[in-house]
Amino acid sequence: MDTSPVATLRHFNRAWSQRVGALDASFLGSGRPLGPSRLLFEIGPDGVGVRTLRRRLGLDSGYLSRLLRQLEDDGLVEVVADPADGRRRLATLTAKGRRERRKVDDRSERLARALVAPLTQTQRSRLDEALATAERLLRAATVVLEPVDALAPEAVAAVSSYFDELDRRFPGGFDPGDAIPHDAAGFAPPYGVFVLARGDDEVAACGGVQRLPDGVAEIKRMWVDPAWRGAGLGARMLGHLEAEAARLGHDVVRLDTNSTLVEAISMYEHAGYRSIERYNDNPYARRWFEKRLDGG
Amino acid sequence: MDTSPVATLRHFNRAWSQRVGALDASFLGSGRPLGPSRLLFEIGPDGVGVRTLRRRLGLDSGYLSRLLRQLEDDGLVEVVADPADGRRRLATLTAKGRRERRKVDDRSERLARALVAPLTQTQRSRLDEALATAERLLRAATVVLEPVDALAPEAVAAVSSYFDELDRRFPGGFDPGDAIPHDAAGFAPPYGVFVLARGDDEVAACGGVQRLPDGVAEIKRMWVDPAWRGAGLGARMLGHLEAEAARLGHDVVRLDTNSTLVEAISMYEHAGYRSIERYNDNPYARRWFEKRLDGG
DNA sequence: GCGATTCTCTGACTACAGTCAGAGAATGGA
DNA sequence: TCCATTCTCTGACTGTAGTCAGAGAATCGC
Repeated sequence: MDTSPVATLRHFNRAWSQRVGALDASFLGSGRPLGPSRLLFEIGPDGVGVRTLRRRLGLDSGYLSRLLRQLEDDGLVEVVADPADGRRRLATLTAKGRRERRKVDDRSERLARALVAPLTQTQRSRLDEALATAERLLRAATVVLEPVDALAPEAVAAVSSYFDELDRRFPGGFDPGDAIPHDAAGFAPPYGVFVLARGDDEVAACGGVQRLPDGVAEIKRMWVDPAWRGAGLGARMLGHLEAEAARLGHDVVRLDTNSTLVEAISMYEHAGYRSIERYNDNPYARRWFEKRLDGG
Repeated sequence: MDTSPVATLRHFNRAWSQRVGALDASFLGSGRPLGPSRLLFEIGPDGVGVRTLRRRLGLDSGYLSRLLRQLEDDGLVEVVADPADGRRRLATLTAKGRRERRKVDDRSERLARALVAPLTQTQRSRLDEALATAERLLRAATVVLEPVDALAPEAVAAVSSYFDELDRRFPGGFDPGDAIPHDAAGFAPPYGVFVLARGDDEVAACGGVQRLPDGVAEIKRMWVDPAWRGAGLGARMLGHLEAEAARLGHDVVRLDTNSTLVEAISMYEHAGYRSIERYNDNPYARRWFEKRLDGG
C-alpha cells in the first residue's frame, strides 16, 4: 500500500541516525566543531566561491563569513577576492588545510569501514546495492520541476548537453545549427514553456512544449542528465510536460525522435504514445508519435 | 571490492542527512526544540522510567531532568515516583501530551509522504525494499556478541524463547525439563562459554559452547530472535562460537539438531559441517554434525 | 541499623549554531 | 556619472545542547 514506504522511511531514519549519525559526529572527534569541519569538506581541494558555499550549505552570510575567518585564523584556508568580480571572494585550502581535510576524511572512512566490518562479503554487496538504490530514488524524488526562460544560461547549457549527446549517438552526428535561439521563441509563453528539473543545485533534466503551426502541441528537447538516469525522471518530465500542454489548452501532443534513442522510444510507448506518420521535416527524425491527453 | 560499500555508505549518508534530516527538523516546526520533542516521542503512550529514557537517548541525568521538567511545566507529561522503588521516577504523557505527540507524529508522517510523493508506485516499492534491506543489514552489523553468565536474566529469557519455539515447531512439542540450570554448569568457564548477541538494547541471538564427556566441544542453544533473522546473524554467531571453542583449546566441534529445523541444517552444511552418527542420547535430536576447526 | 550505592534533581557553566540589521566596497545599467 | 543592486563582513544578539559537581532521598547488603 501507499503507507508502507512512508513507515519504512521513518523507521529507517531513526535507525540510521542512531547508528550512522556517528559519521557526522566524527567531525567532532577532530577537535573542531561540525560547522567548520563541514565547511572544510565543502571547500574541497580546488577551492570554491563563498557565494556557492553559502548556497550549498544554506548558511547565513554573516555566519559563513565568521566560520571562514575562523578557518583562516587556523591557517587552513585562504580567502581572496575573485579577480573576475571584486565583490565576490574565493576560498581555497592551504596545504595545512588539505592535510586536515584528509585527516577528517580518513576518520570518517574508518568509521564507515568499522560499521560494515561484521558483515560478510555477500551482505556488504547487498547493503551497497540497497543504499545505492535508495539514494538514487531519494535523489530523484527531491528533484523539482520548474519553468524557466529557454535562453537562461542553465537552460542553454542543458540543451547543449542534449545536442552533444545526439551528436555522439547519431550515426552521422548531429548539427544543431541555430536551434537554440530558434526554439526559444516557440518555448516562450503564452504558447509554450520550457522546464528544468533541478536537484542538488544541478540541472537533472529538461524539456519543452511548443505549438506546432497546425495548433497541436509538440514536446521537444527532452533530456535527462546521464548521472540522473534510471530513476524515472524521464517519465516524470514527460508527464509534467503533458500537463503543461493541457494547461496551455491542448488535448493532443506530438513528438519525434531518432531510432537510435531506444530508451526514449520505449518510454513513449509505455506512456501511451502511438506511432504516427511523419508530421515535420526534421531531417534527424525517424519516428513520430502522438498522444491524446484526455486518455484516448 | 571492499571499499565500495564504504563509499556508498558515506555518500548515502550525505544525501540522506541533506534531504531527510528534515524529518528530524520537523520536530522543530512544532514550536518545540528537538530535545523535548524526541523525549515526547520516546516516552510513548504508555509511559516509561526516567532511567530507561536516559539510557535510550544517552542523555546526561541533569539534562534529562530539566527537559522533563520543561515538558511537565507545559502540561505534557507527568513524572511520579516509581511505587516499586522510591528512587526511580516514571514519566507518562498527559492527555494533552498524547495530543501533542500525535501532532508531531502527523507532521513527520506528512513530510515523509511528501518526500515519496513524486515517485511512481513501482519506485516506491523499490525504495521501500531498499530501505528495509539496508536497515536490516545495518541493524545486524551493529549487533555485538559478548559472553555472559548462562544464568543471567537475559540469557535465561533468550533460552526460554528458544525452548518455546522448539515446543511450537517440534511435532510432539518440547519439554525442557531442568535444561537451563543443567546447561549452566557446562557453559561456565573454564570449559565452556555462553554468548549473547545484543542490538538496540535487545537480545538478538544466543548460543553456547560446552565440553562433551569425551573432550570434544559442543555448540548448543543457538537461537536467533525471529525479528532479527535474515541478516546472517546465525552464521555470525556460529562462527563466533567456533572461535570460542578454538580459544578453549578444541579443534573439533559437534552439534545436534532436529529435522524440523531446516534453516539451521542448511546453515550448518553451508558452514562446513558434515553429518555424523548419533553421539548423544538427546531424545529430540535427529541429525548430528561435526566440523574440524582447522579447516579439515 | 548503618554505610555504601543508586537515582534524580539543582545550580552554574560552556560551546555551538544561527539570526538580524546594517555598513561598506564593487559592479551593472540607465 | 550616478543610482540601485550584489556581495561580503561586523556587531550584537538568542536559543539549544550539553557538561560537571554535588546535594539529598531511597534502597541494598551486611
